[in-house]
Amino acid sequence: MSPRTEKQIEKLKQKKEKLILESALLLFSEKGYGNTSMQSIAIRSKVSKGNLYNYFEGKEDLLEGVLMYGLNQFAEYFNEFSTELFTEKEFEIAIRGNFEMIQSNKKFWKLYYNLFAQPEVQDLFTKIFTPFFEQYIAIFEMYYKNKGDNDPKATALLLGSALDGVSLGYLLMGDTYPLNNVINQLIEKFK
Amino acid sequence: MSPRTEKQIEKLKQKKEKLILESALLLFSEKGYGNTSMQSIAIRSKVSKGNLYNYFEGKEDLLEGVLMYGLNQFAEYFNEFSTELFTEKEFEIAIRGNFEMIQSNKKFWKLYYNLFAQPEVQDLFTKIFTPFFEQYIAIFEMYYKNKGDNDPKATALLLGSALDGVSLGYLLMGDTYPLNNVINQLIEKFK
Amino acid sequence: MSPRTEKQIEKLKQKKEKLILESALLLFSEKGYGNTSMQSIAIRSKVSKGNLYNYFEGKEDLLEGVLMYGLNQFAEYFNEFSTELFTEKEFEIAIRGNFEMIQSNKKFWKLYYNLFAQPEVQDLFTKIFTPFFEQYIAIFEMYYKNKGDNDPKATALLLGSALDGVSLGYLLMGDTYPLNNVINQLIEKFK
Amino acid sequence: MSPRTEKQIEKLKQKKEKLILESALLLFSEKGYGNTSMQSIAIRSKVSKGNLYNYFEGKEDLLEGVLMYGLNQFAEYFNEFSTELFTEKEFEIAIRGNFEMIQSNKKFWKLYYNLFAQPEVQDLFTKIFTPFFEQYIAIFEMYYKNKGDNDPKATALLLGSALDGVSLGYLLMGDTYPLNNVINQLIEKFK
DNA sequence: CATGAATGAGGTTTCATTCAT
DNA sequence: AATGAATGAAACCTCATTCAT
Repeated sequence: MSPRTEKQIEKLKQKKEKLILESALLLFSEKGYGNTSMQSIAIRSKVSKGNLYNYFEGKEDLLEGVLMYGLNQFAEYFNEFSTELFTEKEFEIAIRGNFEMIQSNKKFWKLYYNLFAQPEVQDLFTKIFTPFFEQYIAIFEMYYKNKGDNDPKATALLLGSALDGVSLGYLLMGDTYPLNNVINQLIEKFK
Repeated sequence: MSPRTEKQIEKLKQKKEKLILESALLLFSEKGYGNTSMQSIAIRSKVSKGNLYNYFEGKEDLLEGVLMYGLNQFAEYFNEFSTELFTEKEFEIAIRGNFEMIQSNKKFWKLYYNLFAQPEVQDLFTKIFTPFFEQYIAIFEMYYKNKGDNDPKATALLLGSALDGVSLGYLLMGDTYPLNNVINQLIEKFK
Repeated sequence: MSPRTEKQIEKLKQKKEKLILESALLLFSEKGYGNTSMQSIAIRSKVSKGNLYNYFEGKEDLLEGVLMYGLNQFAEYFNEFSTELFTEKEFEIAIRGNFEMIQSNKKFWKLYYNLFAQPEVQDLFTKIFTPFFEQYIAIFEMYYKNKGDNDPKATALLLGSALDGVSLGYLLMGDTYPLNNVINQLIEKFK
Repeated sequence: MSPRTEKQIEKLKQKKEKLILESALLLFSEKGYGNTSMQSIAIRSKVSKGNLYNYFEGKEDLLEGVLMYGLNQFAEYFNEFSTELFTEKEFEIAIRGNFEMIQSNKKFWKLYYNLFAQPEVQDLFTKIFTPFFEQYIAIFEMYYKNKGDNDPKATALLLGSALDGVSLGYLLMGDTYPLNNVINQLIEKFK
């Protein structure tokens, strides 16, 4: 019961929690949320089924955990990004950064696009990702406004949608998709 | 046994099959494929659970039926589209046509994007939609080649992905999404 | 409605009934009674599912039909057999005849042994086959009595059981089972 | 967590597994494999339907469990039997032992003969029982060889088949079947 | 006699979640 | 915190049988 022990327990808990989250991410992403059983997550995390519920209240809560955990990994990127963009160079860096982020954790983003249009978890999804999406759009809108675009909001939305589309295509088609070439064209057209 | 009676029966059967397909489309699109039970489709079609299986061999076969049924509705559009594009005007018409098609049957396209990244039914999905997708890309690629684009294939893929992204955004966000404005900007940038 | 037409109808009916019976025998024998659906019998007989019920009242009635139909094919044999046996030569002929009968319609006898120990249809089975079995035993009992056997009834039962066992083994193992050799030994021991 | 508790749990689990196996044996044997529902097994074992699947992977796996469980009860007999037979006295003991074994667990052997000719589960059946059957035959073959029989293999197969036939008759007819008398005659003829 | 759509009970199996230990 | 047995609802699907045509 000494503070030290408590810390250790906390650490262990975090370690186990992390393990669960990573197992869940892997399975959700590979087999889909609906087709992943709590059982299989338990097995992969080497945690008992019952104990899973000491860490997460239920399957949906676990999904939320997975999404938050995934997002945290990109916190740094998002922080940097949250500054304004003024030059085309900065724009290009932001776009390329976006795809590096996706490439660096395909599993997470595959899950993201897997959930994108899932009515089952739409509320949760919206709750978590809407802020990010709106932040993105706002920054791009400002960028196009500064450039004198005739409809900055629509252009920003178009860009955001194009980024989604390209990411989705890349994640689904894998290396058949000539990602770098497509990015180059995208930057050319949208900068 | 008269031809008339047979025809009537055939019609009735088609009518019921159509009813089932439409119920299934609605439910799949609203609740997702995995979260729609055969039971609920039966109830909505006013058909007994067992009788469903006289029309479709199983749930996945029913999904295939729904997708084919949906696609057939756009046969005309696809046929027109399959000609080559030469002028910017033709390009614009094609793009606007694409979105009219989507707006004319949102349920179907919502289901489309719902299945897009579903591992569960990926094989079926790929089987059905890959031909269309490739045809699209090929036509756009030719268009950009004619225009002297430096990487026509990448540009065509970018366009295809952008169309996906915009459609997805529109279908998910509903009327919050300023579709027409976005389309205008898209045509401006990609024509 | 002329007698001629009626006869033709009767013939057609018999033809179709025969067809159904033979399809049913084949399927029951190959897949088992419980695992054969009325549907599959209908398809194989090229008769509609509904029409099946114009010929037989239900599945069990159809089974009864199959069994009676099969037995009728052996009527001649049974009639001959129903005379008494006096000499060892007659005994041998009877035994060999028994196995020729089995070899001449393996499907039927496979079904027979398939149903032998099926609680599901035991009543029907008993109803149909008990008379034959008892007749068999009675004749053999008389045979052994004439020979001065110390317990003719038990010997007759032993013989009957041995015949069952050999038939069963042969039908299950197929040509791996050296039927003729086994019959020779059986005749040697039991004559 | 003490060893004692674990053992108790293990014991309880075994007890429940045993309970399920025995319920299943009873029902399979009384109503046939195909006509016994998992539901009914669950009810009889006082276990929930779902929990059944914590003990056995499915219905066929449960059947396999039942067969193995039944066979294990005769392990001792089989072990003794696996020695060679030299004298007629040993032969007689073996035969009588065989029937004692059958009488001591009629349910199991009824199931055995129930499955004997069931196409549905033939593979499983063959997998489990073929070794025993072949061992039997081999030992009898050696016995007859030693006795100078003119076709020891056929005689051994005949004996094996006769044993099957007698067992089957006894199990189906119950006490109407004068088992002991028949056995006496069998020993007389085959020793 | 003939058709096959229709029914609805019942079958096996899966699964998120709970709870006694 | 940890276990995994236990639950029970719900899923997909099959099938003998009926019945309007």
